[in-house]
Amino acid sequence: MAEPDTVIGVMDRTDRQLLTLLQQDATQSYVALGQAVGLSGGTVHERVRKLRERGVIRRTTVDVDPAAVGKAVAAFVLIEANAWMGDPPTARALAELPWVQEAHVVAGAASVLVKVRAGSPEELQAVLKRLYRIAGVTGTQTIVVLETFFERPVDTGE
Amino acid sequence: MAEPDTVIGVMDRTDRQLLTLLQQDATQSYVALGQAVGLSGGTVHERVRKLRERGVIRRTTVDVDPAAVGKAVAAFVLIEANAWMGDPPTARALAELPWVQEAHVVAGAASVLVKVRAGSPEELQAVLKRLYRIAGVTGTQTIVVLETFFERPVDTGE
DNA sequence: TCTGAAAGCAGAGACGT
DNA sequence: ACGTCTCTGCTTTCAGA
Repeated sequence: MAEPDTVIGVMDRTDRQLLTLLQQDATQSYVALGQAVGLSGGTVHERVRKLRERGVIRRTTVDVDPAAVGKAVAAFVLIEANAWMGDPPTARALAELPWVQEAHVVAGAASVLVKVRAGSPEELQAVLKRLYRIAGVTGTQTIVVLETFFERPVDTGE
Repeated sequence: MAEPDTVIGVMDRTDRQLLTLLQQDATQSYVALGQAVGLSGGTVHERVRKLRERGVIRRTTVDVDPAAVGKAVAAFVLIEANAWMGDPPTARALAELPWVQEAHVVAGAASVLVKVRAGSPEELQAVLKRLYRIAGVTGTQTIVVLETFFERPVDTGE
């Protein structure tokens, strides 16, 4: 049985190893990455370039401590609606709220689930108030985060 | 009234601008960042170094498409328990499951909320089965993601 | 597809303002 | 705290296996 490939393209063990290493520290040099996977720097450079090109690597970014930028409070909000909310207008309305970090259309009693980050409980309340102003929203259920155990990159299998 | 600073240290407007720019693209050179905020490359280099030192920037990483590494299915699982689950043993048990991308202790009916990524509904089911084997777990409520509108970095206010 | 080398540039830090 | 300068090292490309 062949290695299960994705729709996007060929992904061998080395590529997944590189993704894991880059997720841990994207400031590493290609030579250092090459030593870790047993390849030359030039080859690693080419592989990473292709991973970016294919969209497997979406972007290189920095992980910022939310508390340091005044977003110490996190919450998940289940949004109920009386109409279909899985369309672009809903996505846009949610994207306009900078406190909304993630938004997903979900199966179940709720229509949409959003992850919210605010500076205080009062600010969280203000965000909830604004969520109610979005077309179709009939109710919310808020789950406040008391402590975050961990938030980590997607597992690549390597 | 002075600018509200965080516990971690002084964070002025320029620092928040730099964080936003780095979240968008951490491969930019310090000179390019300097042009964007009106500073020299050397000064930006020093500011970013301090942001890393203080832990405001936790790490530089790459954003990987989950579907490309065989994790096309996402779900949020609310875990109910008959004992306090906010302790390190629970965190460790959850961290051992590579499908668990995030884990939070939450307020409300559930004790813990986890974000899970799997390759298929069957694999998701297998993960749920393993969650039940963690000490104290008495039930779960699973919210399957049908479509992700967006997942983006924390808003810095700039 | 990989290696190794050559050329251009960015990163890291010392120093002066 | 910011800018300039320098040196070191990495990135990027390409010829060749």
